[in-house]
Amino acid sequence: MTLPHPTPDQISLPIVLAVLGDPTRLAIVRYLASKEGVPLNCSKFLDLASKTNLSYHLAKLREAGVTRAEVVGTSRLITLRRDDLDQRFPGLLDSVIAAAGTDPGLPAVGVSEADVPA
Amino acid sequence: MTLPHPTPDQISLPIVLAVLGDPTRLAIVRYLASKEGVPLNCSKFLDLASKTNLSYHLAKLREAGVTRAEVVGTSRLITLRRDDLDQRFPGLLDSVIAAAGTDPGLPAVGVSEADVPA
DNA sequence: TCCTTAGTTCAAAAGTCATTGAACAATTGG
DNA sequence: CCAATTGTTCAATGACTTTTGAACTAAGGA
Repeated sequence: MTLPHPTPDQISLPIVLAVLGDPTRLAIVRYLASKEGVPLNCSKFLDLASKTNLSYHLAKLREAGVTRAEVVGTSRLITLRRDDLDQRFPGLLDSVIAAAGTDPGLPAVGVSEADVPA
Repeated sequence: MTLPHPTPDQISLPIVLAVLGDPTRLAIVRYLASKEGVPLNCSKFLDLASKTNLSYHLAKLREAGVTRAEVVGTSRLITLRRDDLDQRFPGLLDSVIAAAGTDPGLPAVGVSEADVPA
């Protein structure tokens, strides 16, 4: 079973902006960006929202074309669609992520025990 | 009478993104950017929405810190807060405006009779 | 002063969005 | 097979957003 994703040319700027305008989703994207290249499953975001609510926000991000979700067993591995976003809207993702890093109103991007080597 | 504007450090990234995520407001910002430096009054945007609705959207833009509104007589002269936005979120406004220009789902930025020399 | 122009405010209607708990499906390990 | 894990779907709810028309204010010109 594969999940529906928009093709690159179906990605719409207002929708991407609106989707990134929600603090929970912006935090998800920041976390993905901080671990770029590493596919993360949903449980990595459980400190940001409840499981049900996460399902909702991750679907929004996927449907907007911001993230990609691959089904592997009972997990969904989530990645940023950086390649597609950069091609479609050059510089946008980078400036959003950089801006989030300097906005004192936003929490620091999550550092969990998984970041700390054993 | 002066209208309330957030100070630069009060400008919040999620709010700016959410505000730009509305197609009408994005169109207003694109139009302002296409005439940068020229203060525009509200009537310049009447092809985008009704007068009442425009008042609502322009207030949202102003309260988010995206635009500045100066009261001059019965007019409000609207400008982009490019300086403040660029300092707070470098590159963001430019990439949004550039992205809007390449999104085929968005209309071309308005060209009115004021653009055509007599 | 009277009228026009520019824009706001208000209340209502309609729509969309975020959040929740309960129930469900699918895969994996014992 | 049984149970645990991972995540979705559903319906409900509350909250916020967008849009509208009618009424309003404030300034400027005749």
